[in-house]
Amino acid sequence: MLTTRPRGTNDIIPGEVEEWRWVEEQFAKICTQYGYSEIRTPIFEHTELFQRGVGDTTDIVEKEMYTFTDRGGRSITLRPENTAPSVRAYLENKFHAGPQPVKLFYSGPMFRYDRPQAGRFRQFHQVGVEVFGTNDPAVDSEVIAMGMDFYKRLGLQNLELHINSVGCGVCRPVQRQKLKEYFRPRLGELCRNCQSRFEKNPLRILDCKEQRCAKAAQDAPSTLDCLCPECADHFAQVKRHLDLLDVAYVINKRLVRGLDYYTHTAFEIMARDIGAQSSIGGGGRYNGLIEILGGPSVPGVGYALGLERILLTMKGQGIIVGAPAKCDVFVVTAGSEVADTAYKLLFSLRAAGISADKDYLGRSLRAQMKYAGKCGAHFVVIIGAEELARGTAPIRDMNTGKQEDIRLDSIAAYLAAHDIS
RNA sequence: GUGGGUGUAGCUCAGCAGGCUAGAGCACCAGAUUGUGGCUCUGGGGGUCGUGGGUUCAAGUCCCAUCAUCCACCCCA
Repeated sequence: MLTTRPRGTNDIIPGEVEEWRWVEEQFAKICTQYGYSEIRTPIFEHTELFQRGVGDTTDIVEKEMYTFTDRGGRSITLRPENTAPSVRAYLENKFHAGPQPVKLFYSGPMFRYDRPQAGRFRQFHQVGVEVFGTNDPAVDSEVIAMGMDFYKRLGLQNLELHINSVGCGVCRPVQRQKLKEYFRPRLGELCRNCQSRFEKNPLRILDCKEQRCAKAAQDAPSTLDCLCPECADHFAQVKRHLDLLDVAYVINKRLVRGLDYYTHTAFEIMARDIGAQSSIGGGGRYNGLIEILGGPSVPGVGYALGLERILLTMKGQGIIVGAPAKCDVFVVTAGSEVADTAYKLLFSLRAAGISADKDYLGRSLRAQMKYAGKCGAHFVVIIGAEELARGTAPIRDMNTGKQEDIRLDSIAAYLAAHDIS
């Protein structure tokens, strides 16, 4: 137990972390270009935030939350997603009183208690954006297009964008009514789960993968059939803007999404060949959420993308991000009498902005060279008694094997000039 | 929460129908003119065979339990 990590968690170790950083950097970069600012919210929040924000009937709240009571008797939950916390921060920091819209992005760990499998973990990582304060369908489209642009920049291919509209407060009750009318005579055909959904949230029956439910739902009125004129127009505008940007999409009437707060636009991006959990990102509009959480009536739209699944897809598509060398310059010593000189030289290299290292195991010169090679060092500086006496030292280019004798006091300048970063 | 697969060295695995001090490749460390890496050669360290019970003269090998892990369902990223 002492040497095994908790179930569903991962160590991101050297060799992997470089890829993570690269992806995260690409995300930060694209967000900045699209006019989004980073926000960092706590990893845990009051449990109530998720109960109210995500919705009591969702799987996340019903069975997947990491909830505990802290020493002050408060119920605390490790965030299972970051939209509700973003809304909370938006309100708490009075962003609604400032210039609108507010465009935020985030990146960080999320937690859901679930059985791990390919592409699913208890601690996983999401990057995402949220836009508050505008109901412009062009923003729904911006958010979607930006996500697709991000995947494209990572080099991902063969992704499928599914979009749908789940309606608003006006058409939802109509939908609900129609769905109940449709399913009432078919109740017996549904799985037990869906039978309870019938009362609580008939919309979710459409999302069920159970074969008999899918069959029973075959001719169910889709959310698209029930949209009010306003929602229908909104959806049409979203599609039109995606068309303007040549973003390909599939209209998926079955796409409902498991979180309660979505209204209007819902979308999900699927990747093949990463196992059963094929969704690598998803999001939508949530115009009622801010009010639900006690704020003014402010519309919002956003998405979250799963880093583990993105990385898994990249791996599956053979996209490799080269890990940088551990150090550029390795200082090799021959004989203990030069240890102090070498030690000082090492630090002078670092002070000059060069990534440098040396042996700390008292290894032979040969072994030091071997190690330097394994570290991927571009240059090796060799110092021994002769060099000390001479005042110069050979600098070996590990790629070409060529060596040059350089004066000890100008080694840093020589290496810096070689632009080895 | 449900179902199935797997657990032998750091990694990938072998170990046939239970029988001698548990193996290979790779990795790691050291050496091959005691001042020069990558290739090659030689040698070396390292395993409570996931854990706990049971069957047996004898268990890595069979049985049970447990834990971990992987995959799938549910749901989602």
